Amino acid sequence: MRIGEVAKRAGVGVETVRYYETRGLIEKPLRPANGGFRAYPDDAVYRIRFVRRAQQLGFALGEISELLDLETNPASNCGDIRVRAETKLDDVTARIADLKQISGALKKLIKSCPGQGPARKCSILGTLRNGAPGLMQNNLDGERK
Amino acid sequence: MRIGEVAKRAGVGVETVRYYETRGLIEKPLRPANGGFRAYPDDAVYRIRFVRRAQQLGFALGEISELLDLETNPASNCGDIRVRAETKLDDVTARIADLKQISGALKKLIKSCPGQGPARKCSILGTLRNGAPGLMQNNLDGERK
DNA sequence: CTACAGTCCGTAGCATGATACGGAGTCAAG
DNA sequence: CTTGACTCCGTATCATGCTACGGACTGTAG
Repeated sequence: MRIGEVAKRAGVGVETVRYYETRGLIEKPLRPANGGFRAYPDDAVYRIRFVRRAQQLGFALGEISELLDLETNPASNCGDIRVRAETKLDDVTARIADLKQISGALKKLIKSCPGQGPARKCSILGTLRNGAPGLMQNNLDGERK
Repeated sequence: MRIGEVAKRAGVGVETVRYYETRGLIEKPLRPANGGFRAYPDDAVYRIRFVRRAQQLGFALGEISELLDLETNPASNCGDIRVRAETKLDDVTARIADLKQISGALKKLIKSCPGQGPARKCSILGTLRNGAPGLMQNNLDGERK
């Protein structure tokens, strides 16, 4: 199978296949000695699909690389995989919490805004200028590093 | 006020101030003709704080730039601001939905995984290899572009 | 035999939001 | 008058996941 065929079957672009090769996600077949085109095994297609599914679960390519290593290595065990999934879940959960906090703040701001009149008097801008509850005040008030 | 002072008061690094200048978020004061240091008005500090607060609400620097323009322009009105906040809220809401769907899929996978035994038989890897409900099948099965 | 599509490979670019570096200039204290 | 901290400015780097480009080569259909 040549690269274009692999790409089509896996549902990605040719450049993506090449990129995954450099990232070590799929094996890079050597060019034949006589200098023709490289031949890919079916495995390449499977691995690319694996990558795409893992991406949909929020895994980054580096993490997916580890997952693939675990899959390949006969000594690895199921627990290793589960731990990674759990860690990712914690990750996603934290991101959801962050976004919910943002969402809450935005809603409050939108509710407080009359929606008309000059922008200078807009309560949203006012909050952005002066700060307000709902916005974390982290270290906005000086002393950095 | 010199750049270091601005940075300290705004709670960011000097390089960040310089970066915001190039992004047009704050005005870049000209260097005096005699070649000394640039002098910043208090306004620079306020604007940087504005930027940081807006970032906390999920706005990107490009969007914040528009917000600042609206704030400056006396012709702009409150509705413009609110629309932007609403758009951002929709945005955030959509991202939360995405993440929840991911979270749900991860939870299901974790539950299905025995947590022991060889990785090759892990149900999580199995799903990643073969696909499963909970994962969108977008265009994983061919025909791209 | 000649198009023409597809491949090869290195390198560069996009978007995002910074952060770092290096060499020269400047300012204030001691 | 020297030292040390700060500033100036352009450019480069980081991380992430691709996408694009250019010039040369290869394979296949007609």
